[in-house]
Amino acid sequence: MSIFSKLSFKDQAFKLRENAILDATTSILGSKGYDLMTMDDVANAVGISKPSLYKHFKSKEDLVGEALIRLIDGAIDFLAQLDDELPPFEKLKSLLEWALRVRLEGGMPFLPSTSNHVREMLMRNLKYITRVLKLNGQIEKLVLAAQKTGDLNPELPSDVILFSYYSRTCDPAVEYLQRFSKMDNEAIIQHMLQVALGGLTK
Amino acid sequence: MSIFSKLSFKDQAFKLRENAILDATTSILGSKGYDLMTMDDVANAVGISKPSLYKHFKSKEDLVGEALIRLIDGAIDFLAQLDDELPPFEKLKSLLEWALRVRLEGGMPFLPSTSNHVREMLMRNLKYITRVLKLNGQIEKLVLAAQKTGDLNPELPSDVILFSYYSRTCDPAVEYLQRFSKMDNEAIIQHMLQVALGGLTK
DNA sequence: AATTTCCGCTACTAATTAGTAGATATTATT
DNA sequence: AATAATATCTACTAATTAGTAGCGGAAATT
Repeated sequence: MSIFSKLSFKDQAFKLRENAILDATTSILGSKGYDLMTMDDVANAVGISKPSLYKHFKSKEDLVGEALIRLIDGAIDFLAQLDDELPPFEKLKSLLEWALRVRLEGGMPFLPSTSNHVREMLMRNLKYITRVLKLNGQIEKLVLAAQKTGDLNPELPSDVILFSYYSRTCDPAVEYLQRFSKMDNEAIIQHMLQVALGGLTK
Repeated sequence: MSIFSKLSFKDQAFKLRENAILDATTSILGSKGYDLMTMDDVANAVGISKPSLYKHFKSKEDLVGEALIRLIDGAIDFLAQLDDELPPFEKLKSLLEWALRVRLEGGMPFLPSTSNHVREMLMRNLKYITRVLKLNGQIEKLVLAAQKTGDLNPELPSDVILFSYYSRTCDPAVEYLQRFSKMDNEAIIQHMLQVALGGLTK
């Protein structure tokens, strides 16, 4: 038992540091983006050396992939925790609200849209693809259901709705409002939701 | 006159090549983005050497700045050529339609939103800033006017409308639809317009 | 206390790429 | 035709950065 608990303790510390690394990665990705984020940036932010960083993640691509997987998992967990009785449209609205809040606070990047290079890299990451497909399947179902009830426009092709929905989670208007308007985060979220769902004409 | 015409001819050739360089830059920026675009890429695409490229533009930042300035000027020209009698809302709609079409055809990047690095670089480019402010002033006026007529939601803060409007010109949903749906470019444009203005709920 | 094991670090390599020096070809001038 | 001027290229430099070799020191074991 003493050996076991020691190992377990070491593993725990290891896991803890891994999380710290992913936190730092998420934040740096949010501010500098993939191409400008260096492995030294991440190592320095965590307070370890680069070779130690490579003990946890075998490459930059791997590291970024894991950070994004954690993000997707967060979205999946959020959906799972919602009241099952909630109408599909309300679930979609909550999820978008959650995504906007996470982004305004921690700086979630949602990179796939940003650069072809990053997108292609992620397409080669099977673990990432698996999670994305899982989340996408759930969201797709919600979209179709919300179109059936008429909460979402049934005349729009559902992939138009789906892709537009994803786009709103990384809408650059959020950053511009945060930087140039005097609104607080909650006001930004509410306005973004209103525009995303109801449009600009009202 | 012979000296003059010769100089003028040389200048013309120079200008012609400069345009070819800017075309190549725009296209490469659209596909690879700023960080991954190399000066060798551009030189090769045009069929000249890198030092020749530097005869036209003194740095990568300068080159990209000029490419974006040409883009902004295109938007300003488009607005100027519109029928003055057109209601503000229709002008905004036309301009967005134009921007989406340019992007679907040539691959306009509208980078500012993409990366902090690029945005900061552009903020130091006075010539670029001047054009952007000119265009922004015109769009801002149109937004306010369209809110007054009620075509755009008068209850939304006008900067929310303004930033959301800009965001739609670089909405990643466009690329996803182009890649994964069977729609043609015109159908994509019409759906994007509908979603941008009327939202997802109808 | 002596020895082994393992962890993390400093200091490197290799590859990429913005930008340039200086050689070479081409055109204009006498 | 010979020379001057200009344009373009090949081949470099310097800086950055992903990824690694191998050393030094701490902890565990005897």
